[in-house]
Amino acid sequence: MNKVISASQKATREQTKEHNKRFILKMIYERDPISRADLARLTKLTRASISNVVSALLEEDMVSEVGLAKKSVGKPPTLLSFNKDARQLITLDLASDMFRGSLMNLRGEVLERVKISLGGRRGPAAVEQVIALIEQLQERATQPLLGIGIGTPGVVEPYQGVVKSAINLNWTELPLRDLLQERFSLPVYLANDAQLAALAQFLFSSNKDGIQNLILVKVGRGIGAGIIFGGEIFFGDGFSAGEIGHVVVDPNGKLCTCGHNGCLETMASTRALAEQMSQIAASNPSSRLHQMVRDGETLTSNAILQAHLDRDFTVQPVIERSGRFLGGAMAHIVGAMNIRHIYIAGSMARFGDALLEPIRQEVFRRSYPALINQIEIKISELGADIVLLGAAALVLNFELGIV
Amino acid sequence: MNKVISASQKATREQTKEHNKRFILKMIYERDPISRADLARLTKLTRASISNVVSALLEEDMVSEVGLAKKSVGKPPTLLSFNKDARQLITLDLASDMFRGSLMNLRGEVLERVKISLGGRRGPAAVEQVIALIEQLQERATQPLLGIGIGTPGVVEPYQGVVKSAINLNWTELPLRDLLQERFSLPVYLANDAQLAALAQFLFSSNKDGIQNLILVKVGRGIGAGIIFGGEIFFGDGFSAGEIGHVVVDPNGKLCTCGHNGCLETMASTRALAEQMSQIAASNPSSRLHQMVRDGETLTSNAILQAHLDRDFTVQPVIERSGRFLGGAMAHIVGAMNIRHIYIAGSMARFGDALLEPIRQEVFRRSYPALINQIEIKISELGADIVLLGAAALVLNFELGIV
DNA sequence: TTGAATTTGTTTTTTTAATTAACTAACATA
DNA sequence: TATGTTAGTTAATTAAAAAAACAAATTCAA
Repeated sequence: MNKVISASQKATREQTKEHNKRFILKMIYERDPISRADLARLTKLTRASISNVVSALLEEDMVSEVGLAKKSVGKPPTLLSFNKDARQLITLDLASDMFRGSLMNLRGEVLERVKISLGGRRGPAAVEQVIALIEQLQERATQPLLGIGIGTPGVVEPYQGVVKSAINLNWTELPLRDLLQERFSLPVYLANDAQLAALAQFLFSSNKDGIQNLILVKVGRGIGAGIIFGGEIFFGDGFSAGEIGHVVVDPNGKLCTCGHNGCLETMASTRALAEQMSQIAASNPSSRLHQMVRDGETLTSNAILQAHLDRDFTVQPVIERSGRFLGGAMAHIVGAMNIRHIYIAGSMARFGDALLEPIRQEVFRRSYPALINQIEIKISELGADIVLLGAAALVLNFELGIV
Repeated sequence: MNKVISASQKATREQTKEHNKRFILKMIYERDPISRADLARLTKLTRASISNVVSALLEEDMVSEVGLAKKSVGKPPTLLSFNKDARQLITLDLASDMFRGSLMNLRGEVLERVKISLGGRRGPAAVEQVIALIEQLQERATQPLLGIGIGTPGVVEPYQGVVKSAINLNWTELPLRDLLQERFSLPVYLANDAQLAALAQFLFSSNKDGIQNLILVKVGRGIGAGIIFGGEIFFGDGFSAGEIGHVVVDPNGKLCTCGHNGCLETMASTRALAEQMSQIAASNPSSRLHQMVRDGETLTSNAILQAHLDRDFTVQPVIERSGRFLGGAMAHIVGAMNIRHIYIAGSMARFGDALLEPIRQEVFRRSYPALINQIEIKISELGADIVLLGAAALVLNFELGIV
């Protein structure tokens, strides 16, 4: 994604310059604080070239000089620090019924948060909510805005910034980027929420170990995976790579709206969880959820999680069932693609080991034995902000070439 | 693969130059014959820059001036033609028991062929056969050799040119590239045979339509897939992406040497085919293969193919069975990765539609309905030379940046 | 038939970004 | 205090693309 030069284009001096500028800024971002001399050693550019680029970065206020370092002999180096508050960015997560937005600094640290409940609004009304969110955040910005990053559910064409289809929002072929770019005169980037979550995982966590490929499965109301290959989001031919919600995991399972029986989403999402728990709790007075169901309340995943944390033993088997279906769906991909790093995110991830263990077992059971001990399946540690972080990564990557 | 500049390195003028030189050569290769003026328009480089690079290419004999073109007005342009016979390359296919090699020109046209039957040789003895093949081809070369490209079975680390493991050849951690490079003083490139077949499919056929992703499943004695993502071979974390031979497709199936039951390879390879046909033919006097089996002969896939072409109706159901297992294994990957273009190659591909139809049915049956009509499953038209072509592509790509 | 217009390809000049080399600054140490 | 070392800047050099100017070969129109 950080490519300045594509293989099917001519190369120019300007691209060389741009590349090196991004490269240097990235190094400062990563090794903050660092001296010009160290940058020269690290990048293999000359000190003269580094000085030249750094002057420009100082001019743009992207970095600052923050004092001298002590070394044994010689002139002490001037330390440069990445100016994480030089710009701000707006990030949105439209994946759930509660639209969430945040104002962030250049390190993806949240400065402000806003939420708007969709309350069933769809189509253009939902777009209005997006605009309202951005306006609120824009007002609170205290620094020039670098851009807007958005994670939306459904199939997204990220190059044009078009939401091809988001069923819950009733969006089809919605040119959201152009729409917002015109409205706010800021660069706008969008991608599917699970794809962004995977990008966040890669850039804010896994990237450190030289990992270049990973799959992140986001399990919430819907189920979707984000795939990182070679350090970039893999979109697929129709931009719906990772849309595993409708993989059939049980041909005898419940009928899905998509026309198939036993889709992963009908068997393992939080909705499926709530349905199954309702039944079990209704017929099981020992369950802590029994009373709730009796009172005609719909079970939320929060309530189920709370019951689970309170050691309600009726929850575990249902989580396990979800985990096995998830693991079954993942095994094929992980095996065939030879991917070693798998992460689980989304609201379901809060169940932790209870969900993770059956996933692990099922993946291992179906994998080529020689490869099993290389597979690492983990709960993502990035929590509820993972999509916002991914959206930030998108903006930071395109605008500055960092992260 | 054609990247001169990586995101984690500084950019230099030399890289710009190298990039543009490859870019121009590639254009000449693709649009042969073409004038300097047209190249300038196509690449957006100035005529002066084009002239400069073209002089170097003429100097190296990579292109020739081949006369003038007629246009309406103005000075007639001088046509440049790619010199496909300026260099030659050696390509090897070690995937079957019959090692095959060829001498090719720069367009992947076969000039000479050699074969050596392994006759059960393994380990170092098999390496000797590789060397013998190359020596034969080297002797017949009439032009400077550009390099050696090799497709081997098993898991291959292509950056170091190490065969991590090839069970049939009893090779483990074999540094084949260094070994051959020292022996022949030529650049050597290797990769897994199915991965190379996929590369060949991409570069010599599908690339024309702007396709950037494809999966090619090679079904022969073994079963392996090659995966092209974004125009490049996707290797996976352990270089074994596409090793789908040991995906479990029937938990109640035959025990495999890998320890699992009902691996794809035990259920759908030509070996599985031969075993199943033997049984059926033995108990079925109407089969054309009945006599052969009666005589104690082992059925070859050639014999089965011949029987099939002779309208032996006992063959079709067995092929169909293989096809369904193959389709089942492919559906998950194709769906989850949103890949539209799937090719079947290998000796089993000779059964054509008899194999293709059940694969199609099974993939469609298991895929998300909205995506089905976008999926294209075809038998590769590249035939038996597909691995040799892939090996050539590897060399051409790394050495010249073309194809 | 001649000259204007057009297109190609080369040559010359200019620009730009990196490198090289030389230099100044600031420190430790002997 | 002199010397060596490292940091950072400045000036000169180099390389590659772009811009501009030009020469060559053709068509077309008067």
